[in-house]
Amino acid sequence: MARPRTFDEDRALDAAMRVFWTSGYEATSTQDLCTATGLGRSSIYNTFISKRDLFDRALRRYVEDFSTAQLEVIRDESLPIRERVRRILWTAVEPEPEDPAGCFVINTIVELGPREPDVVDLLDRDHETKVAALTTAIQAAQAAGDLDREQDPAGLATYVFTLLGGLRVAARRGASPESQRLVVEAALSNF
Amino acid sequence: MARPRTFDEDRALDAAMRVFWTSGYEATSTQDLCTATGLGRSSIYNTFISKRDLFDRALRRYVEDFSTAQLEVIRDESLPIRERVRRILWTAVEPEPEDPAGCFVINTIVELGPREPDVVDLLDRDHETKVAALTTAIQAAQAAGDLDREQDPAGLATYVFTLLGGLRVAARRGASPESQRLVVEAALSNF
DNA sequence: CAGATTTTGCACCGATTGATCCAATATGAG
DNA sequence: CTCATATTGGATCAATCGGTGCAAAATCTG
Repeated sequence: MARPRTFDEDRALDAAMRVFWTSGYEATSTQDLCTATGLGRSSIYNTFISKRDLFDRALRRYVEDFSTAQLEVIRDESLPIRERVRRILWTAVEPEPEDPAGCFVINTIVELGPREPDVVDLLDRDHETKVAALTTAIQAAQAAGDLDREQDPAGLATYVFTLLGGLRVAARRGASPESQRLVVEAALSNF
Repeated sequence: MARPRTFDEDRALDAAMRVFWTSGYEATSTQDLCTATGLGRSSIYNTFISKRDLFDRALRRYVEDFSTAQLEVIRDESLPIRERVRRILWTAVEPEPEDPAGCFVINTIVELGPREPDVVDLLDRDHETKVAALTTAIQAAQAAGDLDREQDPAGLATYVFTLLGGLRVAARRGASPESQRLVVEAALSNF
């Protein structure tokens, strides 16, 4: 029927995601996106509507991938709650070597938070989902006697993700894995 | 001897700092800086060498102001260690209402971390100074029997500042003071 | 006042920005 | 093979970027 594409849309989206993840929205030029994806301008604008739209798709993809993995850990009832929390935090201690430093979500909150309410809404909903899931898991652990009942479950859950954000900022600054490990160690006193 | 300035350099620097703090380096245009400071382009480039130089001065000013205040709290031996840590963290729960959301240092680490080693060096040195001071305070508290001796002092100190970073990211996302308070509450279990 | 000196406002610079247009190309349907 | 259709590369767009040049304005010294 017509000329077929010579590239894989998913791979292009992945490459674009990594550029945004590394450099942020503003500092990434359309030329950078062309170079990273190996596509020409026409192909990019033909496939994705605009730089902004490509960014949104890349961010959504990142959020879905990471949140799915995190929710799996949070809801894994075969693990004690302390171990689940440890695994959540550990991703910041030993990140995938081929991944850019830090966290795309944290970077985006910091860069676009004050002036892009739509983006913040998306990230907020995702954040709420994970906090709710961890809150539920904590409550179950408390009911089972695996965890101190004095602590507020929602507060404790938010605390975990807040610290995770801090760990990811630290990773962006180049904090050593050993330093990160000590922080996780200290944080786990609550569990 | 010559025509005098019609503006206050310090006030201009402060106004520029708040724009960078709010929008970041890349998203701030020289026009934004003119508008915020009330100066013309010539005055800005005559007083500060470049956009980048103005940013560096603004960042250094911010770091000095905030670190001075934090070190004062950390070294205040009239307060129990738990109270000192609480005050450090509390700045993220109840920030000055007229200040932009979040923390200029965190924003800068996230935005420029991977590609501006000089900036990271500056922020790293400042970070190390504060961690060292808090480590010393924690060791003293342990020696005095005010704090559990099992915890690693440096790890605990880094933990506090890591969590503070997370709180400031959350503030940029618009986290409620109540939610932030619960996080601080949970974090203080270690003290 | 006169002259030296600095600041100020404004026009302007080349480079780069995100985005568009169009002709050449490549394919599947008939 | 031919036509319809979609993709591709490259030229090009107006707008904006950070930064500069210059002449008018304003002040202090003498």
